[in-house]
Order: sequence, then structure tokens, then C-alpha cells
Amino acid sequence: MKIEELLKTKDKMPESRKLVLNIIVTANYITEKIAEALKPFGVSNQQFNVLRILRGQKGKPANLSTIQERMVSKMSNTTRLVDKLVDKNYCERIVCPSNRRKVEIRITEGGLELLHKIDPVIDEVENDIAKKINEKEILSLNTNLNELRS
Amino acid sequence: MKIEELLKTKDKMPESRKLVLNIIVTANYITEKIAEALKPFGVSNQQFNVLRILRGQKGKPANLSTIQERMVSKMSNTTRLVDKLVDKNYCERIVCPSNRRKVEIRITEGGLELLHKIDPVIDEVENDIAKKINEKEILSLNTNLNELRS
DNA sequence: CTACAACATTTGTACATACAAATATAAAAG
DNA sequence: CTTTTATATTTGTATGTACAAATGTTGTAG
Repeated sequence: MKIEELLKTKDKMPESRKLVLNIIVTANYITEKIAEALKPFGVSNQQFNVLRILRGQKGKPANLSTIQERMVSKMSNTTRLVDKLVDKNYCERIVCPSNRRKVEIRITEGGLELLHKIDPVIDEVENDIAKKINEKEILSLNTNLNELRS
Repeated sequence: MKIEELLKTKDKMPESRKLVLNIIVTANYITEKIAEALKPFGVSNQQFNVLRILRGQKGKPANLSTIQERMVSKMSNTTRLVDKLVDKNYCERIVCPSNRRKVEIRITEGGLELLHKIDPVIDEVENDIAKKINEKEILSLNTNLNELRS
């Protein structure tokens, strides 16, 4: 649906505003689709994001600040987010022995198993969305979005 | 900055995933810029969004469900969001006389004055972002984003 | 007219987020 | 060695969000 119709406004808008609103609306649309797909697994988008970051460490533990800087949506309180994952036994947290200010966070076997189940579901969500435009359009979309943040 | 660099991952990703993450990251980037610009005025992005919807009514009052369906980011609790705006005297709420289940929400003079001050600031944020790509790229970006939600 | 379903909003609860302040540890300066 | 400064995380508070249940009102069927 066109962005103007979606916002149900009759006032005409500058293209810059349309663009900005369109990106936000589309991001919300995608986020909702992902949340819906994650729901049966009982983890939120952010929790899933953190688990994928931890898996990406390939055995090496991550500390809080590493997680923060890699997160798709930065959040101000990674402590409490990790708390939830620890509660569910998807990751574990130990005080770093060499520097006791830091904590080492590591994905557990349970966390890896969960991701293994979630992976194909999220792949499908992402593919279903991306396949609505062609390969060339995806590339130019990625390039243009990168530009907008420069 | 390229999306891969931003996410600091060495693993190669399918283009569909890059696209999805890129849209979310870019939306967060824009949302932050807007929040920053709104900060001196003491309203949140969502509160600003509601005020613009109320102004768009051009005198006619809006009820809660109208606001909900027009919001850029749907939220589950418009009641409490409007509460905040009423507290600040930017809008008023009266029970609809013809149907007492409904409420009529109307922007106040104070709300209109606030928007008048905010408008140019937000225009600038939007323009600063959009001007990083050319007119033709903006149009094709808008078209492609519309497609993704279809 | 009464019972019941539908509608519009509000409230409760749990979790998420932003921001500031507090805590704890480590490193550097004197 | 003690004080100061910087670093890493945690906690507190206010606000935002999702979902379900509760409230109050209207419309409708019998």
C-alpha cells in the first residue's frame, strides 16, 4: 500500500517526509512480522538479536559493551535483557577473572538449540519480504539506505 | 556506513537479511534524529505524531480509534499517550455527546503553537536525511518500500 | 423491556527503553 | 600508598509498548 494511503492523509507531503515515514512504517512492518514468528519460541526480537550475537562469537565470551555495539537497535539496558536470557538458560554470565569490572556472557547449549530451531523460520520471513522486489532493486535499496545514514 | 560494517559481523549474509536489517537500522537512525530534535520541546516522537494527526483534523475532533489507525507506529495504548498531551495542555478530551462510548480529542491553541515551532525543525531533519540521495533515488526508494509491504 | 452481543475506551500487568545516578573495579597521578 | 580519573556494569525512575481483561455504553433480538 502506498505510504500516503496508509497514513490516510489528504494533505500533500514533500517527498523527503514521505521517504522518512515510509522507512519507519516499513521497519515497523518487518519488526512485527519477526515478532510474530518469534512468538511461539517465547523470545523477543531483541533477545533473539542478542542470542545471534553471542553465537557469532563462536565460543569466545562477549561482554556487555560488545553486545551493545553490535545490536541492531541499541538499547540502554542490556543488563536486564541478558537477565531474561539467563533466566531462560539460553546464556550464562560470569564475572571476568582478568578484569572484574567486566562480565563474560556466553550462549549455552540450550540457546544454540533454540537458535537452530528459529533460524529457518526467520529466513522465511526475510525471504518472503525481500522477494517482493527483484535482485537489482534489493541491491540499490541497500546502497541508498546506506547513503541515508552517511 | 555499510550495513555489514555497522553490524560488525564477518559472516556473510544473504541479501534479504541485509535488506531487512538495513531498513530497521535506518529507521532507528531516523527515529533517533527526530527524538533529538524534539527533545528541547519536551515531547516524544509518538506524542508529536498524535499532535500532527489532531492538527490534520482541521477543527474536527478525533476519537481514539481514528488516532490509532493513523499513527505511524501503532501503539496499544493511545489512552495513556493522550493523557500526557492533556496534562501538558496540548489537547483536550471530552466525552462525545452523541455516543458516550467515544471521546472527542481536539488539539488546543497551545498544541498548535507548539507544532508551529517544531515544524521547521523537523523539516530540516527530514531534508538533511533525504538530500543524501537524488530525487530519482528517493522516488524509487519509496516505490520499492511500498512493494515490500504489499 | 430485558438479555445479549458489539463497540469504544480504560485499566492492569509485564516487559522494553531512555536517561541519569550509583556501584565497583582498575589504572594513572602525585 | 593514597587520591583521582576512567571504565564497565547495575540500579532507579519515568515513560513507552503489548496483550488481556474490565468497564461502560449502544444496538438488537426475542
